[in-house]
Amino acid sequence: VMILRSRFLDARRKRRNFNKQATEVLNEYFYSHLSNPYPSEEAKEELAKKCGITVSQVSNWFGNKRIRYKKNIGKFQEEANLYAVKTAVDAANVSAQASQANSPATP
Amino acid sequence: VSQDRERGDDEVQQAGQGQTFDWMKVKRNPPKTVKVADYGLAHNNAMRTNFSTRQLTELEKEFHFSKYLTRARRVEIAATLELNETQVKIWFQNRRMKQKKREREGATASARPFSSS
DNA sequence: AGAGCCGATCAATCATAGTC
DNA sequence: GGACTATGATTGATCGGCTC
Repeated sequence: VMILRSRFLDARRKRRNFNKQATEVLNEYFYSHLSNPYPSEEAKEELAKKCGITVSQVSNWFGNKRIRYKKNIGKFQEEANLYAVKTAVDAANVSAQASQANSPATP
Repeated sequence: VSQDRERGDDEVQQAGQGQTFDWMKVKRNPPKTVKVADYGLAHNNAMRTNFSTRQLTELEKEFHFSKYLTRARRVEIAATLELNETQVKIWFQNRRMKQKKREREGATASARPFSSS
């Protein structure tokens, strides 16, 4: 029965966690689209570029995220609130800047 | 590219944080694979089959020979490897997808900007 | 009128990286 | 220093849509 553990030598051996900011970007998208966290192919490509990873990796990330989120919603509640606030602040910043074409480097 | 709702309702970000949307309730039906007693375990269904190394090796060899199955070949392979025709069919489908994915990634030979944690 | 295909996704599991 | 967790990847199998 256990004579079949020949799963080794897979490509999943050497795996590296993504950057903090890559994860940041992915989480921002996820929680700002929590009602339907299924990015289109185009959105995936954009996210991939922004995060410096492949489209497949983006797909994997969302696949894992969705499953694990719904599997234990409570565990992600804190994270959800965090990113909800973050996006709210972002929106506030954007709208605040809209009134004036400010320069990042003020002389 | 196909998901249910995208009708008139829109993407209203935020809303309630602790809300449970439809995608969170999605459940897949258990596999219909009617597996017979192989090596003592008679788990009739509802289980993900684990292909043996021998089966995978043989399937891989067949795939190299031809990416697509004919009815006759499918029957033959299924019989040889003690698998359902459906399992063989599905394996080939998944294998083709895997192939395509690899080609896609391989073709995208560009700079891989790595970065530290 | 149904079969196999494709594309995306699910769900379980694997193997490793990170944490304590 | 090895549990224990978090996380990226793999994969058999499902869902819905399309072609023939």
